[in-house]
Amino acid sequence: MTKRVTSFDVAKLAGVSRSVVSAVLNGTPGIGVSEEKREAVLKAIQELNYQVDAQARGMKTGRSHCIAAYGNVSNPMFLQVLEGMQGACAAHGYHVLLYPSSKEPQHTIDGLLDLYLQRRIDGIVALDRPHQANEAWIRQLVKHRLPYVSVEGYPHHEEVPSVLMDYQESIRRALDFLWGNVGLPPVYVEMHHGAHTLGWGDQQRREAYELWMKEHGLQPRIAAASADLSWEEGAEHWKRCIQEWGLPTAVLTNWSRGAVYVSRAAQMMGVPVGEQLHVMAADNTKRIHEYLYPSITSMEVPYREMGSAAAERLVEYIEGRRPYEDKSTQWLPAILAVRQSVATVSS
Amino acid sequence: MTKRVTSFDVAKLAGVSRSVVSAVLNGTPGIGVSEEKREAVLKAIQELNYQVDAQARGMKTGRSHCIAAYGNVSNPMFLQVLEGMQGACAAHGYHVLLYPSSKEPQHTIDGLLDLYLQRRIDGIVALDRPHQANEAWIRQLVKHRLPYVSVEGYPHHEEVPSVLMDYQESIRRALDFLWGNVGLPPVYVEMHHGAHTLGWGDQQRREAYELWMKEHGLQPRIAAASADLSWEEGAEHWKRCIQEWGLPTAVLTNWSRGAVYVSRAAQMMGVPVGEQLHVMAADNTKRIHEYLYPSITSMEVPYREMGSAAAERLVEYIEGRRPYEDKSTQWLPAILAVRQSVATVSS
DNA sequence: CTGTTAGCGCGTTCAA
DNA sequence: TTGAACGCGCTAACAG
Repeated sequence: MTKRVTSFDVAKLAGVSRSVVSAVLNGTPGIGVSEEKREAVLKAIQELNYQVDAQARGMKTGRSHCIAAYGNVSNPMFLQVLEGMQGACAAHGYHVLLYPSSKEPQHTIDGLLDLYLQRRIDGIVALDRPHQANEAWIRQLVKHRLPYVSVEGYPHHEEVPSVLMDYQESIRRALDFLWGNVGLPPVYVEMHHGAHTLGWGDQQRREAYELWMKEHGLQPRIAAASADLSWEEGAEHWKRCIQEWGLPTAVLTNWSRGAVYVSRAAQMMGVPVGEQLHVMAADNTKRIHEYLYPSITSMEVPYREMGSAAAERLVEYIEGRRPYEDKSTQWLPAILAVRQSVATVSS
Repeated sequence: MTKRVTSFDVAKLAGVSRSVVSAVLNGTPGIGVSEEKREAVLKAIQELNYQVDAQARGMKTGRSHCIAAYGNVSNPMFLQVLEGMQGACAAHGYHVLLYPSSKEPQHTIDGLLDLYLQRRIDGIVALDRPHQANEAWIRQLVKHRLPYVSVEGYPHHEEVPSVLMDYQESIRRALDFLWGNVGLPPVYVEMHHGAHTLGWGDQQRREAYELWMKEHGLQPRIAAASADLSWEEGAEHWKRCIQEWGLPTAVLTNWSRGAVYVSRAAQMMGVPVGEQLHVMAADNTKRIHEYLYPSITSMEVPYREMGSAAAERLVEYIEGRRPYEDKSTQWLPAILAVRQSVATVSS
């Protein structure tokens, strides 16, 4: 066990005072350092393998160079966002601290604020909307001027900067792709839960579909379907739909499950998916499309890019390069993943 | 923007010295605090919403109360482990810092050691074996007495404590389940890559299969198969196998993919999976079994439990409750996930 | 222009 | 129960 190396040791070995060591490391303006001394310091640092004590530095500067990732740890998508955050943070010398959203008492949303008050983190990227607390929580944020960016959070909110997927654009891209490759007017399959209430994103999608069809002089065809059917009911339902649509047909579904169901029903009927029936999903929340057969072409939510953009932006707030008052929303396009369920024209 | 609240403020409001504030918070032995002073302090803390500055505390105590999770951020399994770590850490007042394993220069394995030298972390849970560096890396660990626990890492290694799945036990449990429910002698499907080299875990599995069959007076039947076949080749191969085995049959596969292939081939032949052909996987690395139809019964690698056990153990090292010299390996059983691809007897 | 000294930040801990 | 020192790095003020 080697004892800790401090700036004092480095200074002694290099024959300078500790302030010079600090100046060399941080390029402090106001403290000039001659070339030879600078090199002596660098050499001593190398030799002793000196590492600045992060706690001591943080205490002085008031920055921990850590940001919290607040989210649902059992959601696989979360990992994508983390990956993106990680990349952006590393590029700026920040670290990512995990803070799961859960109902357990040790992980309340106030605990997250405490982390900031304890100076353990410099800001937060949230990948989950704080449930209950909502407005009260947001007031806390603003009161403490806590740097905060939400992923997939609050579109158009006055007080919370967000990074979101551009749902409309993603539908347009999907339709362009389908139309360009198979040249058939796409049917829109709209899955929903229970009482037929659409989320904000699904409303956007539907609007975009209707507009796109209009622009192309095509008649919209929308097949709404509950996601709560049993396997048997579902299978029957989708077989009937396929017969109704006729063949060949192109289909775009709002949720990933829709594409799976349609594809499966087609297979049971002996209809070759990717030839007579072209299926595409507007998202891939279960991340299973590539493992299915045939694998399903889809628009992928750009989680990694969203995480990266959010972290990037958070660092701007922290380092004062972006004013705290800028709460604008940032929109990212979905990513087209070409797979087997749609025939492609060879260029 | 409220100014930071320090222990000084609390002391003043409570009419005591700062050391008393500290003693109340930490229960310092050797500093007695009368009941009324203690309450005055607590009240002042509440009132001012005082939070200890983590950096200042850490600087003094030499502990950051952070542990690093080193792993491959693009591996979905990683998230499970994180979830487990998170739970155990929270229970002991620790935080989880993410450190991805990657080839990028900002995330070398030495960077991980530096984190420790900088006192940013108190220890490491590794979910990925540091590639190249191996022996050199382990020497570094030992040299600095860095608390370190590996998940799925180095079975039986002298210098690195590990948490692993008990492969043999998982096979036994799977076979017990199959045998108990369908009463057919299970065929073992052994997938492998290229040159037919089995990993350590797969060797364990095979041994366990052979032994179990012997103990039950059954003739082992092993079908080895390359995972590198094309879809068409694979389909042909598995159809032939199913014909060869005859019906009804029970099948246990070492990898999750094997079960998917067999199941798919059966469906193409019109053989009802879960009735005439019972399929089970010994792992579920792609985590898609529950989304397939029929969903596939499998033994699930207990990633969450492994993460939890690893973190728990790391904290023991850090807090000196377990000697650094204890490098023993810890084995965890796989978890049986009953799904549709195997018929179950109703109790 | 180069470099030093002294004091600070904040909580912990030991001697009194 | 408390005052004072300490841990480690940063930086304003100051001197060569």
